[in-house]
Amino acid sequence: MIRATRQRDAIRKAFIDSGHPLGPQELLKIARKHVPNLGIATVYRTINSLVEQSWLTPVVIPGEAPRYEITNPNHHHHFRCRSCGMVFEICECPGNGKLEDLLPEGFVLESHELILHGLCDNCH
Amino acid sequence: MIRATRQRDAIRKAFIDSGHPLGPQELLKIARKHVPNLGIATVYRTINSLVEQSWLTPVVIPGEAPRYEITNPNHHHHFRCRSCGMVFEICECPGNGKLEDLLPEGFVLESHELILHGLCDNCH
DNA sequence: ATAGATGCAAAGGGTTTGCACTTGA
DNA sequence: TCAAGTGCAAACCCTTTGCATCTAT
Repeated sequence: MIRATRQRDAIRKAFIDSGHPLGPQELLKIARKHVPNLGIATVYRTINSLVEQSWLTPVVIPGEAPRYEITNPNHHHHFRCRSCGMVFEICECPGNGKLEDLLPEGFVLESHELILHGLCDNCH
Repeated sequence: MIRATRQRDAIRKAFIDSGHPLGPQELLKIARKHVPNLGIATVYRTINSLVEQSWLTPVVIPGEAPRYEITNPNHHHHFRCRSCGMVFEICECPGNGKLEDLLPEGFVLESHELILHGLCDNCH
């Protein structure tokens, strides 16, 4: 990731414009509007670089292909709409304190992931 | 899943004996002790059938290969130890009620998944 | 000019499928 | 007996890699 290229600009722009997590194929489709013969290998290479430099963070919904979002350093979770499949960021969090009560004796809680499922505002 | 076969017995037995979620490869290794020339295709076909008939439930830890556990109809979550990699069942739950407060206006909460990370009793 | 970046196609890794053979009922 | 079930290998899908070409600096 030393040089600026049209491909990388298009990929970063897709994330900035979309406002929600994107997977490799969806990303390819969007970025090709700006760079028509963009290759999927470049998409994967760029995603991996951007994750490595913490510009992107993987968002994994169990049972689905991984998506990526622009890194938000604030602790947050995700909500997936079962109707449109879109994933949204949820800023609030129940907090590690309360979750610690769930653990058996002798277990140490370090972090947690919470994924909410339901219907979004649009699909409701 | 109409007939009883040695292969299926070995696969079910592996789950009953292990007491923690298993992935296809780990399962193949264990079940081959009873049925040496068991094929991986049979493992996948049997897992898929057992999931379909709700005898097994997938357990997905983001970033890891899917595992399966004997279906426990009680709502529960999972804890993954970062030291030994083992996944444990957590019976307690913060409850859908409190989680509803996290959602933006207009969103409807239907279910949730919670994955806790840290150190288990043994590794602490 | 030249090393980094790209696109294509081939190679990987995990899962599924087609097909002839085997086996449980 | 004979359809369900199995093992093997090929096919698939998604992701990574090798390599010749292109391009930002």
